[in-house]
Amino acid sequence: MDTLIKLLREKNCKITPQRIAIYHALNDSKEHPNAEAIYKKLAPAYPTISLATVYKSLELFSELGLVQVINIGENSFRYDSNTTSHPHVVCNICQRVEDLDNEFFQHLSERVESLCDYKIKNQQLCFYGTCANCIV
Amino acid sequence: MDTLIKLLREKNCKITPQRIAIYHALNDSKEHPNAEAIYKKLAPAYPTISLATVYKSLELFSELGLVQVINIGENSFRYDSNTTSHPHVVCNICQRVEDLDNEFFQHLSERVESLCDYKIKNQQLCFYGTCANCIV
DNA sequence: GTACTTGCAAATATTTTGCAGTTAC
DNA sequence: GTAACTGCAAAATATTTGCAAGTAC
Repeated sequence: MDTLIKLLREKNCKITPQRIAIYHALNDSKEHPNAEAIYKKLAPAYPTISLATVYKSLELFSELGLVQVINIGENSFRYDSNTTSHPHVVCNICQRVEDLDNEFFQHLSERVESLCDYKIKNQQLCFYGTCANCIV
Repeated sequence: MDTLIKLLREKNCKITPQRIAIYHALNDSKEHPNAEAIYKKLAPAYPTISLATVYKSLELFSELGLVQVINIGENSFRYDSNTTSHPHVVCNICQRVEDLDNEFFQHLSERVESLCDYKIKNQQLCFYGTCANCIV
């Protein structure tokens, strides 16, 4: 919450109602929304907000390490205010995206490094299937 | 190679020079090219080929299970004629994408299923870091 | 011969950019 | 007061679609 305010202040970025609204919209959501979805969610309360501002704010948040960008193979990017490295599970039917928290997956990069000559910095793990609601 | 011909014939799809060229361009490459890159690679030898044809062919190949679509967090899709489930390693500096083949990663989906209520069908594992050439 | 395919051009979708006006501080 | 930010419109980028002409079989 106030991580945002603190970090914006530290980095000499202006604290604007738009940035606060965009960050809160993302942080309050478990849906891993894309820019368009955040924009539509805010439109009723912020009728003059623009999609460009949403994009610009999300890019800033991403640079500040406040959000992570995820791509589940759609043609748009989704955002997650949980910036820890964690796998995502995607339902092929309802497109729901859920977080998976497990320390087990944190150590995969070590195994990757033992298999190739890369120095691994981060990872994106995405599992696709059918969620409990969509299994008939 | 002739998997393509055989499969197109089986599915009553026409065997055209464009489809053959596009599949071979992908299959001969280790670069995990996107549609644009394949198009540019073919342009000298096939001056009248169109980008739309490249997209349509790649979509067909993907439906036929001849190629897999991968997304490494760019704003375009890349293609891989290796259709087995395998992790990719991406160099953050030179954007090189390499395959990693190791049975260990095949069994992650079982662990995911034990952690959530999804029936997992496939997975996309992407590790980001610095390749041997780019480590100075 | 005919159904499928190609290639063009136009449409659509997503994201970025330029810039004039506005706002945080 | 000023540098940063917003919101609009236009541009850039990636992908899809409609359709007339061409091609595989």
